[in-house]
Formats: sequence, C-alpha cells, structure tokens
Amino acid sequence: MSMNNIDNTDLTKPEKRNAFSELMSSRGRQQRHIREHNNEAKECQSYSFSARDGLGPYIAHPESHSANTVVYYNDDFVVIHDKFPKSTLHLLLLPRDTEKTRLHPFDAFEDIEFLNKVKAEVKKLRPLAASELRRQFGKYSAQEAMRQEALNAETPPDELPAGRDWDKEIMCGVHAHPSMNHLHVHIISMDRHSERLKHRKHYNSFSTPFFVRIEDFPLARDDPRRHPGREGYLRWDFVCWRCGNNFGNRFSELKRHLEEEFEHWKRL
Amino acid sequence: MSMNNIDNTDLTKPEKRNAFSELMSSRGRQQRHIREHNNEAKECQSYSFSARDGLGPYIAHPESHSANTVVYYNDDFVVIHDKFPKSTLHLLLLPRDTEKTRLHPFDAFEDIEFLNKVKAEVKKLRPLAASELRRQFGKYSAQEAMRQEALNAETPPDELPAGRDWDKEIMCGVHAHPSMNHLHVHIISMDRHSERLKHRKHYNSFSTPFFVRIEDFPLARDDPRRHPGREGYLRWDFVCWRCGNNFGNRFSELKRHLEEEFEHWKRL
DNA sequence: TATTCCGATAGTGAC
DNA sequence: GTCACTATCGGAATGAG
Repeated sequence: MSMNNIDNTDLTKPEKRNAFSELMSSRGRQQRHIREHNNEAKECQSYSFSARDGLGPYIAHPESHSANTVVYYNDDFVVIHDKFPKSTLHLLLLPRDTEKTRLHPFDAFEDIEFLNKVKAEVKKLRPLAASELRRQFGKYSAQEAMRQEALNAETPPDELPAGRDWDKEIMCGVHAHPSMNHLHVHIISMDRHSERLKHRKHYNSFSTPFFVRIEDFPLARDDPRRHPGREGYLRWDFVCWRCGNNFGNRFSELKRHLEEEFEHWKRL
Repeated sequence: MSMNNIDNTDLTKPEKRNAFSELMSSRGRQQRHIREHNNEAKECQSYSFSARDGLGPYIAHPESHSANTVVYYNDDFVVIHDKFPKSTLHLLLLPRDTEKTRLHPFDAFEDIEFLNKVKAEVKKLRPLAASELRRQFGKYSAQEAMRQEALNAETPPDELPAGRDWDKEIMCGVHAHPSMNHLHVHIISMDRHSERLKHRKHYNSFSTPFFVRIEDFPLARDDPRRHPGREGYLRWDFVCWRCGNNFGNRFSELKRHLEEEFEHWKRL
C-alpha cells in the first residue's frame, strides 16, 4: 500500500539525524544509540521510554516497520494502522514536521500553513480509507449491489455505478487531550466495532466533542473543546453514534447494541 | 452434637404454635401453612420470604434441620453453624424467646434477666467451641504438644496437661447493626480464615467496634457503638486482628496476610 | 445490615 | 490521555405460582 518511498539515506544525513533526534526523549545520545541498535520491530512497538512516546519510531523510521502497520509515508507524513483500532478502520496520520510533532494539536494547528498541509493530506487519505471500507464491506452493502453486479458482469462497463459513498462513514480529527505525545490525526470509520473498544474513554473519545474534526480548525479562542476536562466529555453517558439512544453507564449494553448497529450499518 | 431434645409435640400445641407464628413475617396464616408444608431442609435455608428472615426456621423447627447445621437446641436456645462462616469456627446462638427474637440486640439486652440468661448460655457454649478448636487444630499446636503426647501414650495419665487455652481464641457478641432479623449471637474464632470472608464488611464487622462482645452489655447510653453508621466502622481500613498491621483498602493483600497469620496462629 | 452475579470503576506497572 | 492486570466498588435479583 506504500505510495511514496523516501531515500533511506536522507534520514541519515547529519542535519536530518539531528532533526529526528529531537523526536526522542530527553535521554542522552548514548542511550539513544543503544536503543537504535536494538531497533527491532517488536522493540519499536513496546513502551521503551514512555508509554506516551510509542508513535515516535514510526515517524522516525517508517521504512523499518511492516507494511501491515505502515500504510504509506512520504517526507511530511506517515500513515499507520492504529495498533488498538477502535473501529473496523482506524488509521493515524502522523506529521513528521519536527517543529510540530511534540505540540498539542490545538497549538500545532494555529499555524495555518501547517494546518492546510495536514488538511490536504487528509483529503488525499480519505479516498484511500473509503476504498478500504468498500473492500471490506461492499459485499454486504445494498447500495453497492449494482456496482458489484457490474463488476462481476461478463463484460464490466467502462463506468461503474457509484455505489455507496463510504467517505461519509469516515471521520478525521484529533482528541482534545491526546494520550500519545506525537501529533496524530485519527482517520476512523463510524462503526465503533472493535474488540479493542473496552472502556468508557475509548467510546467517548470518539463520540463526544472530545473528538475534534480536522475541518473544525482553526478553533475559536473560546471553543469549549479547549477544556475537555472541565466539560467532562469522557464522563458523559453512552450515546449510540447511530441511533442516538442513551445507555447511561451501561457499557456492556452499549457494546451489544453496537454489534447490532454494525450489522445494519454494513448492509446499508 | 445434640445435647437436648424437646418434645416435638410441644411445638404443635395451640399456644406454642401461636407463639412461633410471631416469628413469621406479616403474611397470613394460610400462606404460612403452605410454607410450613414445603418445609424441606433446602427450602428452609433459602430466602423464601425475605433474605433477612433466614434464621427463623431454625428457631421454629430446629429438629427438622440436619445435625451438621444444628449444634444443639433446648427450650430457650438453638445453636447452629453459620451458613457462611467468617472464621474456621463460626456458630450462632439463637434465643427462642419470642418476645426478644425480633428485637435489636441493644434493645433485647436492656432486659437484664434475659441478658443474663444469654450470658449463661454463652458461658456454657464457650467450652464446646473451645473443644472444637482443639479438635481441629490441636495437632498443629506447640502448646498442645505435651497434652497430645500424654493422650497418645500407652497408658494415658488420669490428669492431662492443660494444653492451649483455646477459649482465648473465641469471641462472642453481636453486630451493632445485624443483617438478619432474628436475634443472634456470634460465637466465632479469631482467625478470620474462611473462603466466605469476601468483602470489606465481612472483615470489619468482626474486627472493629461494630462487633460488640456480650460481656460489654449492658451498653452505656452514650456508647458510640449505638451509632455504627455514624462511626463508619465498616468503612475503616483493614487492620490485621493479630499483628495490627494496616492494609488500607487492599482486601486481597489482607487475605493473603490472613493466610500467613493463620498458619502461625494454629501452631502456637 | 444477607449472598451472588455481573459489571463499572479505580490503581498499578510497563524498561 | 496508552494498554493490561488486578482488584475494589456498585447495583439488582434473590421464590414461587
């Protein structure tokens, strides 16, 4: 799925290495060297320094990770599959700009030029994500039936029926209080159908204003989402993203309901 | 282990039956009759009417229960094994006096004559309980070694060494806020070694002033134990009954510690 | 203030 | 604010016709 490759040697040029060094934690060069020496895939994914720095290795060395994880990368971005997806499709868009990657997204996106670069990359990424949804669920979808039929015809037509607009089923944005230190934009399908969705915060971080869509930036100075703790988004009742039913504190009941909704959703 | 039997027919004499009828809940005679008809052992132990009336059947019909449960009974008392023992030895002394059995122990024991009858029965029961502890743990006890040795000699002496004073390892009293509606006095060994000890309240109800020893009655008017909720005994930190160590809220750690203490305690 | 089951909540440790 | 493990805490039902 890799779309662009960057010359590996670019990353080892002195100026580049210095830049990437800033991605690392505050420990000294020597220890960093030891770590880079042990830089196997398994090691990279563990919480070697801090649990919150887990995205750093993907940004620093996307080429050293499996294609199962890294969707694509270029000079400015790395796109990976979230290791703990909270929906059937859950990607992370990681800007590599060393001036931004350690910033809170609200601060990073104050730079309109940078924001626009991110928005442009999201715009590029959306169709990729939509096509992945079609690949996974097209066979169940009523709206896809004609398109699938045309595809399977003996002589497929030059122009396929549009089928379902999967782009509508994807949302892109950041958490008002990210848990990982490196700037990351979630590209996530709506379904919330995942074994990894286990806690209240998992659900509400994608289903309340705690999730701030990229198109909502730049954020107004008085936007309440700037104070997610004060607003208590993560403690809100569970509300189904699709039907709006309120499940109070009953997470298990919500999970069972999400299963049902998923079955309907993929058949639309 | 039964020491006294009462004539079964006594319980069915009209005046007696009326008396025992008061032990039942507020439902009518007809339903009561149906219940007594279904009065099998299993049925008696279930929470047929209310979870808090579970001791009633033992008081009303001790003769219809297994000797594994009923230790002994006479006209005035029934002694049973607690169905959910919170120590290796845990008996309940149940006064049968229909004027008292529905009272809170603090009220029932205001009647000094009645209190003295209960104290006398406790005094009788203690040696029985102590001998049961000796039976169970004498073989581990250092203080019992000489006595056990004498017992196992070819010609046992007329007078055995005293051995360990197991009476000290028993405490007798009531809960400041009993959970079961019928008046009951706990006869319980100190060890708190039981699979049934599962919750904070289980432990603290026997290890704080929430447990009021029978010898502390009559209770002063201003005794703080009259207000167990206000005093918050059941919410106290866990404190080992033997070494006094404080385990905070860490119930599991307390449980592991109790296991160790038990191994030492039985070897004294 | 019973037990039991189920589930929500809270604290910890991760190299 | 990661995950994963353990454990604490919290509500609801508990029978029988």
